Amino acid sequence: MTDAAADPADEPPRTWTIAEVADEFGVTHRTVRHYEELGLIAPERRGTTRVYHRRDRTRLGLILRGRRLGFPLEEVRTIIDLYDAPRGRRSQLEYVLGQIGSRRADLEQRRADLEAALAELEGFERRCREDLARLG
Amino acid sequence: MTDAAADPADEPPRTWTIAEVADEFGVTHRTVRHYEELGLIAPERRGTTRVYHRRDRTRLGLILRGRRLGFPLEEVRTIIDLYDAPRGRRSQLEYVLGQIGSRRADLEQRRADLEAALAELEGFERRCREDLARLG
DNA sequence: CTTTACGTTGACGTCAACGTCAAGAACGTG
DNA sequence: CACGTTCTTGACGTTGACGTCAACGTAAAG
Repeated sequence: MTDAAADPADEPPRTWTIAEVADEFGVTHRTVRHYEELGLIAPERRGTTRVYHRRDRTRLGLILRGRRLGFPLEEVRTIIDLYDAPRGRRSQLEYVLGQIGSRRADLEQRRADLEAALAELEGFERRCREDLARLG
Repeated sequence: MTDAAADPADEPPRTWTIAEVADEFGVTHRTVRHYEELGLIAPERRGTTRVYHRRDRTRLGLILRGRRLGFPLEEVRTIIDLYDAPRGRRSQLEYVLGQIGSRRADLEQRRADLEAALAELEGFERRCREDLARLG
């Protein structure tokens, strides 16, 4: 096991191996490496071995949520990169805000589709339950 | 053009060619044929030519919405086939209701992911706007 | 009656998102 | 220190969702 006990002063922040993050997020190490190949995450290297920090886990969570939502990984990258984009200058901030707008529109379209699908499904369920009731 | 005028009595219900449905839904004819290969739609044949009815257009709409939501086409098929499944007998109805339950759970998971993503994005947008205001 | 437009069936190509070996290197453990 | 476990880098395989091309039929238009 990885030492989870002993938390007195300020120890170095915890890190994870590739097997640990893969397990934790329910994916294979190949998937994690694939995301790295695409530049979605960039774990530290100690010698040749990958070392994952909290930041990497955060990004991995965002990636997998994007995947569950059906976004292609390239699009996922533009989204999460957005959160790290430089925004010190006004022009940069305005660019980021523009991107945010596009992403929001996209997400809201999806939400509309989703609500429509759910509404249909629920209507159908109701009719089925009525039929079932009629069958006594 | 396809004759859109002259609508006096009860003419035969309107039909469409593959080019028309493809155009209308913004996909290629190859895509439409692909969905037919997978058994997602089954247009009538007049000789060798495909003839699309309202039913086919309805299904195509469901397919494309499923696609926008990121569902694999095989899963889309199980969903739209559900709407046509036999439910005359109690056992059939109960099976259908079970399937509906699974689909609903899936959609609601997606909705949760979607709401989370939107909430994050909106929080980020707010912070960006504050930064912009500070830059006066 | 040839042209032009649209339709058809294969069949192979492609791209994304990984899976699946193979063949080592590094590391704790008996 | 040998051994099994976990890590590494290739590199090729696979599946889904089409794109693309060839080769051909058909039907209205000039």
